[in-house]
Amino acid sequence: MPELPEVETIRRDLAPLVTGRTIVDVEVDPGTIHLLAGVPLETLRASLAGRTIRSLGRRGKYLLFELDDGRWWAAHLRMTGRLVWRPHDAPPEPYERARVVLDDGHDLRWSDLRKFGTWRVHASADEVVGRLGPEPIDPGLTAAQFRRVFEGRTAPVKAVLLDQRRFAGLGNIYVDEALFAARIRPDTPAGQLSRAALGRLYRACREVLERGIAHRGASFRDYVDGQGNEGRQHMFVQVFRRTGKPCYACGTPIERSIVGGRATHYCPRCQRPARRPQRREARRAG
DNA sequence: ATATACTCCTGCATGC
DNA sequence: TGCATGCAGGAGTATA
Repeated sequence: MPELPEVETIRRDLAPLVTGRTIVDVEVDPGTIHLLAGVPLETLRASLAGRTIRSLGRRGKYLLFELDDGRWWAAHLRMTGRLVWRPHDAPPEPYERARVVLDDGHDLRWSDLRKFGTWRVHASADEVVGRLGPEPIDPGLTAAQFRRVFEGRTAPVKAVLLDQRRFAGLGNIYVDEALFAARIRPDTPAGQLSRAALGRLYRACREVLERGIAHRGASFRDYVDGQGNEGRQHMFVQVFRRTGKPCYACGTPIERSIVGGRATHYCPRCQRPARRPQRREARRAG
């Protein structure tokens, strides 16, 4: 399940390998319909073949290949996507669905067991990422801006964190980890969180994402980096998929529930429910 | 507008 | 043992 730290690890791995390389050809398994979202393969090939990759960026969970004609090839790994760099004559990857042939004898190999991943070429990067919220790790994101996103919302705080229009890059793993680090129950209505709780959450989101990057991502099942190697972050998770196991902080068994339609893991002792709707003085808009 | 349900697809764990 | 069921959870779309 590639989230921001996993996609960022892939970006860092691949950027030096693909920058300045020219795309020779594109091959896509005809059964992989989802990938091109209705765009004919020939259209995609015409967009990519002959183009030189200027840079490789990332926004939220999107990989953004900047092409030499000013356009952008956006790739989203969704749940089981992988993108690895391989010699052209290497055997196919497991569940390989597509490949991009480069001019130096290497390919970018696209694997995707469940075929949810998407590729698309856009005239501007904003077409892809314009609707995304700020990234929690953005140094320019202030605590006040962070808090404002939760104001007045009745949805569970977890659902707000997962909504890419609110914040970009968090997925199920890092949301559960951040809420544990902030000692917040995931089903707490977002608008009921105290200023102090939101301060903890602001710091926790940054910390868990930074730690995920430092550990080169979490490989619970499908994720591998740009070389095909697993990350290490799954060895350090506090609550995600630890149902029934003792909390590292207090020993209480970790519980599992469904919040916002997703499997959710939390410590019932460290993450106490909101006491009751907190009555706060009406605050003058600033 | 917001919040929720459903859908895409496949492998694997579970339970009868 | 075999087979059915449901779970995994990104995000676009549909619906209340």
